[in-house]
Amino acid sequence: MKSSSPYLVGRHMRGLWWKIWIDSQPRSSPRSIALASPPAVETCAPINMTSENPRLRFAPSPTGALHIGGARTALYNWLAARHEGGKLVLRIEDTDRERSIAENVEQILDAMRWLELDWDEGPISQAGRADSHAAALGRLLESGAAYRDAATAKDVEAWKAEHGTRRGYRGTPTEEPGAAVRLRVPDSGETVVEDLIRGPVSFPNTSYDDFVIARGDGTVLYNFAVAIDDAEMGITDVVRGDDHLSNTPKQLLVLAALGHEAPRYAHLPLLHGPDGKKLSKRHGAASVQELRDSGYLPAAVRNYLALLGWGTDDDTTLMPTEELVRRFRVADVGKSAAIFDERKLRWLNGRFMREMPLDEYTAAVARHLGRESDARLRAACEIAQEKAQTLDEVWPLIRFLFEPPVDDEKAWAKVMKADTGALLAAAAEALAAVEPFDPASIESGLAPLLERFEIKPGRLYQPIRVAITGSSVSPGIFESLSVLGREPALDRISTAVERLSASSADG
RNA sequence: GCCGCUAUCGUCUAGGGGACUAGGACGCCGGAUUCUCAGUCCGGAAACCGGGGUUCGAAUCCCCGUAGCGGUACCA
Repeated sequence: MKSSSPYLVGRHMRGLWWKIWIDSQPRSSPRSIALASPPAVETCAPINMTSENPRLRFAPSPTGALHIGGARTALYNWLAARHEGGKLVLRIEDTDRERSIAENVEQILDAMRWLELDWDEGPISQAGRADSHAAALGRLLESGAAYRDAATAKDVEAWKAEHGTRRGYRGTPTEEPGAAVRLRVPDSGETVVEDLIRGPVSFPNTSYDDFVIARGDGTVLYNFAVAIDDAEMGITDVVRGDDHLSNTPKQLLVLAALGHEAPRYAHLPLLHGPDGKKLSKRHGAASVQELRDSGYLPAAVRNYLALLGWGTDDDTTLMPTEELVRRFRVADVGKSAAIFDERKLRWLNGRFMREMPLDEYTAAVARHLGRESDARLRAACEIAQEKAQTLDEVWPLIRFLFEPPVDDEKAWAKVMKADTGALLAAAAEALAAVEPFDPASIESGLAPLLERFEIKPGRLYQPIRVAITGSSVSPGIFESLSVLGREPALDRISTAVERLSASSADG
């Protein structure tokens, strides 16, 4: 953060986080009651940012699975809360009754748990707070800060056609009980969002409509509910996506009308898809579940997501979660949108996989494969650990230890030449004598064949590999033979020799 | 349309008036490690959106463009 900014001292300044400037010129219409004598500058008391009790919230709407953008927002909130020793509240923004689906809530919770992002309170249903919302709505109606207006969307459009496009819609109060409720927005002045990441951002009040805060039936809308909930739940820091920045003044206006203190705000740059557009489900944006199913590790995903929009001064890239918690500061987050790049996640994931203790690694593989975490799997994991970048890549490498060799024509054709039968037969003979049947002994048992046949190692090892795995790709050949075991290995080699001689007889 | 945000290698970023011949990471290319693949190690190519201004000096500050994105719902 530029130290030149008067608003941001250091990289995580604390101080006045918002203020609303409203010209003292009241509007001529009766609507000005609520703002009859607004101060020229209305400012909340500075919040002491060293305050011991920061409260953050992650507030997803259950209109779909949690995608990586939402996951990053959740992570940043979690990191900020843990870094500050504060509380994280999980709130489900389900005031849109048609698009909010119960099973999506479970999906979101499931995703949070998998990411190992725990929360201290909630999940709280926003819709479940309808009574509080209704009470606040009543107060605003009472004070005149809000009013009923019978205008439909079409009416608003017509009004705008008449009054020009630069002006926000101003309605006409009505007593009609079924009419929607709108908040009065000042006709002058501007509302300033003191954003922790961007500094002060000001919006002319005239650019906002008297926006609807409650439907005709009394149920409330997002920008109203969110302001009330944040205030009543004692949220001190709102960390959310950039797509909310333009709506923040509306929430500030609601807060001001209600006499509530506003939280601090930090708007994160959006995550874009490869096409540069805002990430959404119709993007096929990777959901957290998809990441899990693809074999990524939660810790790697956290590390990667943290780096999307945030970096360290010293270029550190690989960070265990504790380090993320220690170093992360919301104010250090960058301002521009980032694009999700799975290749870097793969690399990062590979690093985490290789650095895991074997038992942990085996457990992760077992979970991913839905298998028993037994001694054999552990042995398999041991020889495959350094080769896989994702959990998904492990099985193809160790499959031969649990199932018969795969049938890979190409691999066979490539290494099983006419004269390899003799080679394999000699290898089998050598292997039968190896004692103990461990990688080092196997290697020294096989080595003399290289000289005897005057061949390069590949000429011998690749046929053995194909014989025991069916594939031309596997962990190290000595390790593979050892874990497979002498008898199965000899069986497979002799089967290959038979097949070889049968085909040469044919041909 | 209106309001707002953003702009450094393909991607994620560092840098915040002189330390910039612009650093790191992924990816890419080449080499090494010669049992495959992967991994690892070494090397390489690769960027300050454009134009003005301020200044002795601008990637950095200001303005104007341009582009991208977001908001503008009785969605969240």
